[in-house]
Amino acid sequence: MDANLDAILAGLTEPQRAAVTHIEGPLLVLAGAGSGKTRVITRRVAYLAANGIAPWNILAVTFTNKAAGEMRQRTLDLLRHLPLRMANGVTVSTFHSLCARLLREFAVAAGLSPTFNIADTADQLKMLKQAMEGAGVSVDHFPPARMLEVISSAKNRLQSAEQFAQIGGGFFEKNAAKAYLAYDQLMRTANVVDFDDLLFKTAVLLRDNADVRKELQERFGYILIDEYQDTNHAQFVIAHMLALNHQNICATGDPDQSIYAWRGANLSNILEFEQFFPKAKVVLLEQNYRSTKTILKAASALIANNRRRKAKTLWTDNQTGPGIDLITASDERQEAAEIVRRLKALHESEQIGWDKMAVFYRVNALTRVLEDALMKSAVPYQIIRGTEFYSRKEVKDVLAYLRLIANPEDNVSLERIINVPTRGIGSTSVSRMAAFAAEKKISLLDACRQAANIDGLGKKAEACRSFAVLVDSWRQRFVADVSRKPSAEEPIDDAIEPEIDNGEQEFDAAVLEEEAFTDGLIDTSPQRKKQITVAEIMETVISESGLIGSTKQADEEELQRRANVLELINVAAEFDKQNPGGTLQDYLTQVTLVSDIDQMRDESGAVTLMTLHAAKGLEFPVVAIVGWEEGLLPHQRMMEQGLSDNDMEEERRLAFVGITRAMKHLILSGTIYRMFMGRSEARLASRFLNEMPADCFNLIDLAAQEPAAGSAGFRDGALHYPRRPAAKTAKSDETGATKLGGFRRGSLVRHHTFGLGRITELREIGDSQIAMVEFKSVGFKKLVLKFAKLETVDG
DNA sequence: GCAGCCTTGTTTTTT
DNA sequence: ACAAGGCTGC
Repeated sequence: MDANLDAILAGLTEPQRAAVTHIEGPLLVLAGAGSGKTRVITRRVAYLAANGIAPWNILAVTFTNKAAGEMRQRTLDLLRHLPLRMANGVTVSTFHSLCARLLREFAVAAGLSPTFNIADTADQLKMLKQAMEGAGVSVDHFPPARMLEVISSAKNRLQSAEQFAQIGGGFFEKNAAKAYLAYDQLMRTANVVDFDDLLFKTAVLLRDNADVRKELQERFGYILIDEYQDTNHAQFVIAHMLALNHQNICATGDPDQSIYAWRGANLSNILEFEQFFPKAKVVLLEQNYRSTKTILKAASALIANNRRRKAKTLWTDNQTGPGIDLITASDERQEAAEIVRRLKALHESEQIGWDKMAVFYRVNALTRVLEDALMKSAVPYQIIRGTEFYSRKEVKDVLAYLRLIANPEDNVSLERIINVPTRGIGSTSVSRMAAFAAEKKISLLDACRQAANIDGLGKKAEACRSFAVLVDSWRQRFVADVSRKPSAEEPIDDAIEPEIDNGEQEFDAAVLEEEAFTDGLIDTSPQRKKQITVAEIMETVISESGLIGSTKQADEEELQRRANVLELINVAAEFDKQNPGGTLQDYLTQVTLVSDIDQMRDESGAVTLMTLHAAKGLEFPVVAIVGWEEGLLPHQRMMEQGLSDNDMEEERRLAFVGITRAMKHLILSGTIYRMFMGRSEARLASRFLNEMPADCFNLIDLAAQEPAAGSAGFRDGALHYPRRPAAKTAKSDETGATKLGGFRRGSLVRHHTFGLGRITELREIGDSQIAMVEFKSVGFKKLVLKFAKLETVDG
């Protein structure tokens, strides 16, 4: 045992060691960027197990499935001395996966049927629209997406539809309450929960059901929660309910890296941890092992501008390293080309592999130009945009079939595919059946089964009935086993297994399987072995439903769709391999809860492109971040409705997270003009650039040769703020001007809807006189003087 | 019931 | 610029 303890504690610094060896009682680890946090967590889990704590009493919650998989693997490596089935007993999971598991296990207590499906964002929107129409809430007057935000934040606060309705409020709130109630009703009848419900219902279950709470408190006697700065209220309640008695909770995180306030994350959870757990030990990890001194200096200077934080001083023993490249490009094409050129140069001169490089951006819309540039230069790349595949029509269709099979109440899935491929059952027939179903309080599938009894269906009744026969025959063949629930003794294990991609890990997996089998952990009874796999189910459904191989001409798009369906089958086969005995339901849960980052491959041999949000927790020797402009980073939305300090600080943290991913080379860039929804717009340098010391940067101005009228964007090499926008034009047929139509550049004006603003640019395009105005309320607007009716304001 | 055209919004970020 | 959803005409 001692030898193992030595190995577990080897190479730890004093504070790291303190965090690892703290066993009983609350612990808060404030871990600066790159301070070895993951290392501390995995060592700590191993240390707990090595000190005689049963692995199945340990729960580690991470932010993504990818992080969970990596942590599980690293923990297994550290626990080699234990029989594998024991080491494997540690529950490592995301909040959402954990909640899905718990809600299935305690479905009855949570007021659910265990076969519930999980709605993704698209399903949510669809159901909400349907609910609003049913409840007489105008979809035009109340944008469903906005309503969804309101409902989501209510669930985060643990407010049920009824409670929300009771609170009352103005016109908007009353309609929101109606929408929430109707939406909730629709979800219940379809036996579907959304992402927020997973947390909401688990939190309420733990809060209100003492038996369940007690059982889970005993099961999870030691809890670790990573990325604690990004937990919302519901997650906070779940953590507290579990830790209430034993207080063995270890929260790790960094307030400076909190970037999810917009989806309900509450920074107070981590800032006030010691108030909730007065006996908490607090460990500060301030030494950075990741970045050069230069990168760290810039990052520290930037984040020092935030007021709402716990003061923390990052330092490093690493080298000073090269300066940060700051590129000013004239437009986004030039920006992308220059980034690619520099990545290529590093690849060639320093032999840095492509997969050691990443490009980050604030919004997904910026990927297209980057893709073009990478393709043109034949640089391999992967884009982390995982849900895109699953949001394709053909993929959603296949999944809708599977979801209906797993949960016959799922009316939304049924509606999606009842006429795909066409069976002559149009919206008229569906609404007839829906009315019938509502009246009899049965599911739509039931209505199909009884189609012969429904008035007005006419000869469509037979089509409906045979659809039900088709679904029932699948259910008969595939679902008998699905209804078999795992026994309570089986440890909960997150659905995603570590990737097997090298010999060593393969060996581990083999041992794991052998151990598991001999111990009866995985049921090897003949019935079980014969169980049909998810991939087989999928193939059967695709062929018997007629989804593929229809009469359609196989044009290029059709071929692509078929390829996507085949890819889906491959993914399912991979699932079957990784999860022996995994059910259809397990599969559906997993694909719904995948995050985009989960599908990132580390050894891809490709440059990785992702959003700043997705970059959290990662590191790369070379990082480029594009779009350092006002309106993009910080994002426009922060400035639109009365600039809130909190919002601005979150944008700054986002920039901080991006910068601190870089180990050695960091490239930042921005443009003077950028195409935005088809229009070329003048840009200003991000204020964040001015918050970092100028001596950290190498300034590269690619737009310098253009005739400048005034200091534009990133111009002057200096990092001044505030700056004037580009007051010159790139195109020869446009003429910039300082005076036009009685207005001057720089003068203060008033607009009847936008209010007060300052003219930043004047020009003539054809017959129109155009002014670019920066408004206090809405930011930059391009206005035609003839129509805008601007008034000059004196002073 | 369906295909094709035209309108509309879309650009935050994600489980 | 581009995609998706709605509407119109078969």
